[in-house]
Amino acid sequence: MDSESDGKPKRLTRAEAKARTRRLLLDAAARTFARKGYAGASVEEIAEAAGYSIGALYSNFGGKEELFIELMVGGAKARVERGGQVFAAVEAGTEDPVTALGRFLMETSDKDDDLALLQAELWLYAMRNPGMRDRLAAAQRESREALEGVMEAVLARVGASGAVPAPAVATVASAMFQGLVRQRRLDPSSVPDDLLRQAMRWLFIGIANAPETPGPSEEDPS
Amino acid sequence: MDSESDGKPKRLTRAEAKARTRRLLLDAAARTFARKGYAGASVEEIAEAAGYSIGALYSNFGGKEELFIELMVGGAKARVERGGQVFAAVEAGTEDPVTALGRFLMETSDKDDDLALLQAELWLYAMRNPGMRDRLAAAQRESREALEGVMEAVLARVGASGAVPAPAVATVASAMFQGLVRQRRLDPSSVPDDLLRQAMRWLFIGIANAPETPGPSEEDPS
DNA sequence: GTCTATAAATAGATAGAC
DNA sequence: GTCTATCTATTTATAGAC
Repeated sequence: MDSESDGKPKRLTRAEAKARTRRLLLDAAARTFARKGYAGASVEEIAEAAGYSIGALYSNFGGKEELFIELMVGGAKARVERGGQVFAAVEAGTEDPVTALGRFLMETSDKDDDLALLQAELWLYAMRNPGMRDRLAAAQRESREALEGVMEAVLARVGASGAVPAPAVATVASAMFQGLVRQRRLDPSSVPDDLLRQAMRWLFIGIANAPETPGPSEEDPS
Repeated sequence: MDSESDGKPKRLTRAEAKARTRRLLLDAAARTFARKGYAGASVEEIAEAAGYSIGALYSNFGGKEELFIELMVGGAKARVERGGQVFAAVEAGTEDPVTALGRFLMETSDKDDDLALLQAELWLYAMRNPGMRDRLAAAQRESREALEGVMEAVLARVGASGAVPAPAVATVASAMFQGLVRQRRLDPSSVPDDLLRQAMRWLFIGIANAPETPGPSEEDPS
């Protein structure tokens, strides 16, 4: 509205202040949704956790649902970046790539207590909202593609390059990882530090030694 | 209170009627919690889905939370039974035990649409209620022990008996299974029918061919 | 035993002050 | 841009009729 150039030496422009508020609210929302669940978290709790009022929340977001959806798409970007980190960690390391992969995954999963909870909430929300299901599936495809690069590198090192499609391996490795993380959160004694690395070893050794993938009956032998 | 023997030719005794009502309410609760989530489901919806009123629900259960907890302990029993079924299916079948295992798991998971949703809800609830976390962990230990029998049988067939602790294998196989089921529910095209069987093959072949399990640094060499 | 009616608390969302 | 006050709907749980 004010077209005059005010030379006010403000530290933050209005746009910057708003962006900061949005970020704080999103962080608080991630924590709160993880700890209380989507339906269990109230907008009041979220605003309070961010240090703002309900009004500020509604001034920056359409409401509770929009907040949650923004976390879903934002989390997708974070996952792709994490995929790149895994790739870098595995490529750069001089050690056994499977060991590097296993340790990196276990470390990152132990670092963020809320991540597994929030992902479970996102999955449930996506399963119950068809439109969101497709969006989350697309987001996960992206992050899995980032993982495929790692898989190919690892497969090459164990001497099974091209023996098996990388997407399938990435899917299985990712499922194994997420399943073990959830089990570890529920009962840490049942999933020792080293089990993820060992499981990854078994998987890749198995792929390297598996005979020609004989179909259940037969599929396309091309 | 009425000590007189009333010879009323009722088809259901009071106790039987109450037991039936409880069962119908529990079934409805399982469906409703799976579809709407624990916090998202109202007692009114549950009672309605069971064909009763709110009053009947409160007459049979302490409330929403007690209903959910009964589902958790009831589900534990069901899991142990299912473990026995897996064992029977794998032992009885003349075919490759890994194929039998993979197919059995995929079939049972595709059969019940709500099961994976309800299990995710139970996990989240357990993660947020320490007392329930221990109870769910104990229940899962039981069902995993049932799986260990299957694992030993399969390991024996691939010639890796005793090479590796069965509990660890059961944990990894279970994690892989659950992770793939969730991924399949989210994006069926990313997890073809045969992938679970193939993943199980990779796992067991890997175990059979893995060298002496070299520790990350070293642990107890006993 | 089950139902209807209702109490008491809390939810998401909005309006207007500043 | 953010806060306070409030509206309306829905929630869990209970009380009393039948």
